[in-house]
Amino acid sequence: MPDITGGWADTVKQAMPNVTRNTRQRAEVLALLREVEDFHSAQQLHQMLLARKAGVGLTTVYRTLQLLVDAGEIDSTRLPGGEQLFRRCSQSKHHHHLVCRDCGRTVEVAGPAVERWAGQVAAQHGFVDVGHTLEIFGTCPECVR
Amino acid sequence: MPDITGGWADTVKQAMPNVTRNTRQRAEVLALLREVEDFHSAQQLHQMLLARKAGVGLTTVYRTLQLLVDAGEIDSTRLPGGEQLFRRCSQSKHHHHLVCRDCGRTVEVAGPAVERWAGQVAAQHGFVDVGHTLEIFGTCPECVR
DNA sequence: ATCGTTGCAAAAGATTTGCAACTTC
DNA sequence: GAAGTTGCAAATCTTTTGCAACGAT
Repeated sequence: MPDITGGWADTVKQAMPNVTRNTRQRAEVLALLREVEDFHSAQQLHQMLLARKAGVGLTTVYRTLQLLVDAGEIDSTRLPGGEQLFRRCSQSKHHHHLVCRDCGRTVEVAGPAVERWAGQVAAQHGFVDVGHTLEIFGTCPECVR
Repeated sequence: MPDITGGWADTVKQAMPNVTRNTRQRAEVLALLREVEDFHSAQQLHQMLLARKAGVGLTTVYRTLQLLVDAGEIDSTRLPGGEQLFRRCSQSKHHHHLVCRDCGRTVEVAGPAVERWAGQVAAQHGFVDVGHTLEIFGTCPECVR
């Protein structure tokens, strides 16, 4: 049977190893993240949960998202304005984003070479537990006109 | 005569074309930025100005930094926590940072290959006026112990 | 004298935290 | 019933804005 979710964790405990209780709220957040494609802010996700009467508080949304980031189940970026955005990691391969300054349109790009380079550089300086963030900004074809 | 400042704009009007008045406060901010090496937050810079009794308000620090970013005279990044950091563009060559999660220690690293790659990727998607940000995070040798 | 600039205080936003009530195991 | 979770309200923190006073040209 094909895995429609792209292999994404289905259950709360699967997604959040650092957690002991299995709650309705966490399941709701997971379910929502499974449905949406792009990056959304915690506030946006909370609004969506309100809209579907999921009964999940904003605080819990923040806390759950943080757990998921820690567990590596979701990616997070930051908007130029400082707002944090979250999104399900759809591909096993790590990737980056090409973001339009004007309309916010996002294109995913893979950069295996960059990954390796970052790891090497960090290792050279004795850093461990390494991660990185890379965003490319520009004006997309739509917004140039 | 050698240019000690690394060719960095010396005067207010030089640094901020989009400005008409030449004020003491702006000169103070410029002077400070000329002296500090690494990234600092607006708040940190303001503290330094207080320490040297420069008489520049926090609001003005923010406004001046924004003018300088717009003018392309300083770089800005964002910490994982969302705080914005500013730094004089000291080198013509673009480079990135390896930052310790715990102590904040920063190592500059050059990545010419990454630059080229980012430009290519963006061009492939028809994006123009391209820039990028790349930060590598990890735990530095000091903080591992 | 004009009009850009400053800086205080207040507003605006996003995110975090204290804590009592409530679930899950 | 013990311990993890929730969610409200309040706190925190960074950054922005209104506006009257100020200062550069």
